[in-house]
Amino acid sequence: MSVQERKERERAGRERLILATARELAEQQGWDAVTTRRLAERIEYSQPVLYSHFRGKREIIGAVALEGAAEMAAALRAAARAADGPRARVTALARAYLDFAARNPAVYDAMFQLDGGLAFAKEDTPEPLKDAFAALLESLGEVAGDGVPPGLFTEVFWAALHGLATLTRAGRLPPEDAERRTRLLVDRLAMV
Amino acid sequence: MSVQERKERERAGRERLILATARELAEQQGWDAVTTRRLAERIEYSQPVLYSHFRGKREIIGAVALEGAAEMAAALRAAARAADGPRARVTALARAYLDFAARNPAVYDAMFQLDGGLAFAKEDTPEPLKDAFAALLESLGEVAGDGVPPGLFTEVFWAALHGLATLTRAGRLPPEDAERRTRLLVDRLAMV
DNA sequence: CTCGATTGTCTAGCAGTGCTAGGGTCGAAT
DNA sequence: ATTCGACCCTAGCACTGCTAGACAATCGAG
Repeated sequence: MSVQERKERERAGRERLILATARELAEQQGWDAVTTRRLAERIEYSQPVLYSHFRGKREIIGAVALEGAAEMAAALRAAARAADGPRARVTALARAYLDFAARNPAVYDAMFQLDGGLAFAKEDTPEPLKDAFAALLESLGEVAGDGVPPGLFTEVFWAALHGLATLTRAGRLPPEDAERRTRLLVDRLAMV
Repeated sequence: MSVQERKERERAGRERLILATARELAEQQGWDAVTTRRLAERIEYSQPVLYSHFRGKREIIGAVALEGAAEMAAALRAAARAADGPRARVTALARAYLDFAARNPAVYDAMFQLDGGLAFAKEDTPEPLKDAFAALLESLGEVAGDGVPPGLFTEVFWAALHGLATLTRAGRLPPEDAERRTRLLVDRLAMV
């Protein structure tokens, strides 16, 4: 028994190593630099080993995305918890979201920009993704305003944050005005 | 003289053919399907011919993006012109933007999602891109609200539209609520 | 009208990609 | 001690973007 358990532990450890390495490489040089050969070399195994853990590169991206979703959900809840009052909570939430995207561009790409083979807005959406949306909903629901479904409001607010995050990082928006844009967004969208 | 002019005309025509073919292929099967071989085969030339017109695939994407930007600017202006009053103009603008993104997903990707090697928010930003932003600014500037710079307001509104467009198309947002989300966005952001 | 030169195009090939088939090796169970 | 099976690696496939060099067609000069 114990030998089998040891093997499973080692396997799980190697899987974590793969994901951590892929993520590190992606953050350093972008996802284009994450090739199966390079990744295999860094973990000091041959390429086929990757395919005994994941169906392919897409699934590796998807796994990193799920990791990221869990982290983001935690970051959002922490920021919301540290703020007093609905309005301050929303501001903190928005800053935390944009901050996460800016600090973890590769992970953010894995979550929303690249094809990680993940389902969305469906029954079989992975739990971490639903939970990240839930983390937004918790703070945004209370400022949706009368007659506006919290879910709908959260979708719109989320879309705005996503747009700011991607356009800023792609160099489409000047970075220096980020804070003013955030304040404008919160001022207008959040009903006190 | 005339022979040289004829050659230039033919060259320009072939360049248009390349772009139209690339765009068509991308809309039909996605940009991943636009390989230099397939593209060359469709225009009935060999691959190196592509490189006598463009530096590489990236530049082809960039050229399609510029085409798209010009079309989008025209569509936005047409929609704004057909509406009466600032508020109706903004609503029409938002619908036109999202409609363009939904109807021309590959072109929209070329403009904002893929790397077309284009500069943004800088001095050397290509004219069509600046003009598309200007088309937004024309209608959005009048509803920015007191004390809010029109440019900043336009950036935020644009980011929100971009977020809605990309998340909807990626299956992250349920398509059936698109109109309600648009109305909510306009209601909150536009100062009458 | 002929003959170099220039222009244009194609064939063939390079290095790199994601992914997989097959053979060996090494450890575990009998 | 021996068999067996899990594990991993080498080698290779079909594809990618891109380019060098050979070849043919066209042009301008004599």
